[in-house]
Amino acid sequence: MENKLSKREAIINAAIKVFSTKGYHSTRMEEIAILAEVGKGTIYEYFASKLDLFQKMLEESVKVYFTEVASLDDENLPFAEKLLLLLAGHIDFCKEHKELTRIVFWDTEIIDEELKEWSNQMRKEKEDYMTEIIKTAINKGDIKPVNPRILTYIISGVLGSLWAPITLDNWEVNTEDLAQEITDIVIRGIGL
Amino acid sequence: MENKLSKREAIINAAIKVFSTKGYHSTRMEEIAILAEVGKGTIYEYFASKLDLFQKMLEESVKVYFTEVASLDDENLPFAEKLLLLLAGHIDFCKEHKELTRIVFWDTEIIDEELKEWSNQMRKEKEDYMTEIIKTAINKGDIKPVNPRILTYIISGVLGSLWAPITLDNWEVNTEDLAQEITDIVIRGIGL
Amino acid sequence: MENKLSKREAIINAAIKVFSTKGYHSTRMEEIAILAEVGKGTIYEYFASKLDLFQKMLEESVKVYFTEVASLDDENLPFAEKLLLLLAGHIDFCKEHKELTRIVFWDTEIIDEELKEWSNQMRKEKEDYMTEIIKTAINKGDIKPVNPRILTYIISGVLGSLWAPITLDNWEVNTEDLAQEITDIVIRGIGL
Amino acid sequence: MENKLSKREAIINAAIKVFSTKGYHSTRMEEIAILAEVGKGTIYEYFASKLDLFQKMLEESVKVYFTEVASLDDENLPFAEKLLLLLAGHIDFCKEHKELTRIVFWDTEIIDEELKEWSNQMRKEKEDYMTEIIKTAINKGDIKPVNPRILTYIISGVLGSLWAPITLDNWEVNTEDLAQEITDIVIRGIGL
DNA sequence: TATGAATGAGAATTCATTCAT
DNA sequence: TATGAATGAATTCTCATTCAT
Repeated sequence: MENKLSKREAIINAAIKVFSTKGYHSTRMEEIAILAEVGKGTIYEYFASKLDLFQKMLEESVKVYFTEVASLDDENLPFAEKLLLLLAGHIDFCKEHKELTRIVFWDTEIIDEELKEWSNQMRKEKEDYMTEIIKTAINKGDIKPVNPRILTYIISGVLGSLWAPITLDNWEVNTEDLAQEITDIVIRGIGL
Repeated sequence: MENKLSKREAIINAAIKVFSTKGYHSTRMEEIAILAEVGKGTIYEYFASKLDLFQKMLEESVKVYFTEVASLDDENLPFAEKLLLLLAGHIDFCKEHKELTRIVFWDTEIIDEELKEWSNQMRKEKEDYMTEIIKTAINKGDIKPVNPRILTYIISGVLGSLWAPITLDNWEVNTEDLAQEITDIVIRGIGL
Repeated sequence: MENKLSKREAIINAAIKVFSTKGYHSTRMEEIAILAEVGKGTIYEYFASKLDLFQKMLEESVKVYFTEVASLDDENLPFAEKLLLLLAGHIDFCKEHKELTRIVFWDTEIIDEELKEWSNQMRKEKEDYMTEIIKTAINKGDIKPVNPRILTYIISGVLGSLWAPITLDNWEVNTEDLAQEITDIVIRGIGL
Repeated sequence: MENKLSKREAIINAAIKVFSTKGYHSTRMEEIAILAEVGKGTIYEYFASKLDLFQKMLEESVKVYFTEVASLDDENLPFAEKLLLLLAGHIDFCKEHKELTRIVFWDTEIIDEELKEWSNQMRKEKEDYMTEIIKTAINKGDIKPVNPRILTYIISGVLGSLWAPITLDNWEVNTEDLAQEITDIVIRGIGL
């Protein structure tokens, strides 16, 4: 039992590494098998197909993201604090799990209609979740009564655009400072 | 002459449609040929390989984007106006060229090392271009002395995140209003 | 008419060059067209297909060989003289038409069943022709009563084996000397 | 182990048959697969490409030839005896391995620059080996002081020219007699 | 349960040939 | 008659998946 679990984990971890580095189509099952130190056939004991492995890996990655990046709705904090926490969590996650972030936030390779749907659905859920928080903040008189949807796009946009410089350019940045600066701009604006 | 041009164009246009819908790897050359109403072999009269076709299509798409979305540096406008123009141009482009936008803004599929490099380079150029405009605005006392790089990520983030709702969800939105609302938030902030 | 003939010749000459250098399968019709300075379609005005062009070229090459290498049966010479003439003619031909020799003497690439038959037939004719000459020489008491067929293989063998060093290694040899030395060995033997 | 070897061997044997019958270019990988009773993909488990399979087959065929046709330099025999042995070995080989002989002795189809080089190199080695034996024989006073290179061409010429009648015409000949007759002619000459 | 040799469907690409001009 | 742009049949090779061990 324990063995089985650890094999499954080894495969998922290998999958994250290879898929996020090479993309879905350029990844060979054999490469994952080698990296996971299992036989090629063993992968099929745990996953039905390459697509299934990719999906399972995606799901688990998203789970890890949501576990690590602080959940915001259960905290009774002012919006600025929540935003700061979200940004800091996201930036740390980017720095620690460079490969994973690509998959969770950026991968748009079109593989399968169903997966596309799932991916799109996940995006909408994230947006809805964020929009709800914003609405609450507006209702509580925490922030101006801006269009919640538009603010959602601004925030998720920043989260997305940070991945490239941190991962690809190896931008070494202090998490707290960056989160604070972004929050400041969003809260106070750039106008004089 | 006209014939030759229109054949090449037909292929490029078909390529934009199919590549942006299915992604690089799931696209079959035959499908492009059928959509372009040419023989499979004809594609190879104009493009050396599948990768070459993809690259050429990418380059032309980027060119179209930069031509259509108003160039900002030659205008002697206040930053808020420039931002408004950029957003309006981008939103209109998204609405008119849904497939193209996906390619210009979102495709990060890993296909080829050289292409990855080119894609990354393009991103950096866009960022540098935006950063320069911001620096000028700060120097002119147009906006607060924020970190130009961070503001760049906020702006390019919004541009990127608008693609999905407009294209995938068919968000029917008034360009002027959306551009204005985003600009307002960025200039004035969301804080009370 | 004259034009047509010279175009046909240009194509045949180009075909000899390209086919003998690259072999049948690695030769592209376009290459022949370019070398012959005609359009690709023009070749098909004179030859039915690639195979037809190859066959016609082969036939003409063989004709040239037999025209240039002295015909032996009409000469009333002793066998040693005939052999000397044959060898000298063959060596000169090898030196002057390196590409052609390859085709006439060495090319065995299997292209087509019919062509294989034709090629084999041609070989047998050459052998029979040689065997007849040998028989006559034996009857006239010119040479020992050896097995004519075996002597044929020895002589055609030498002719064949000279092509490689002359063409591939650029063996610069004096025709008369080489022909004489070979004749001496064949006539007198190598034994003491 | 045994299985693996026999699978590789089955492919090589099928390759010999098909390549020698149809030539390199007219041979389809699938045909080899069918004859070897393996799947198309299996060939690629053992050989990197069609060219690689051809090369490996060539190398092994040459090895078989040199193993079966008696090695001459370790024998302290008079030259006539050596020649007799060589001829007898060669004739037997031709009779037993008709397809193989074609490949070892006659195939000059132009496939690949590197292969051409290899093939030419092999020819030169064979010539050098023969030339050395001849030089030794001359030094030992075994035979007349003829030009060793020219004698080499005569001998390798006969070897080559025997292939066609034996293989293509199914010439049924007694090995000993043929070898003896050729040797006699070479040693004693045909002159009276 | 674990394996990896064997498989064959599927895709990119080539190039002889055609045919409208 | 001469042309070369257009074509698609044909071929090699890849790699996810299977299954006997």
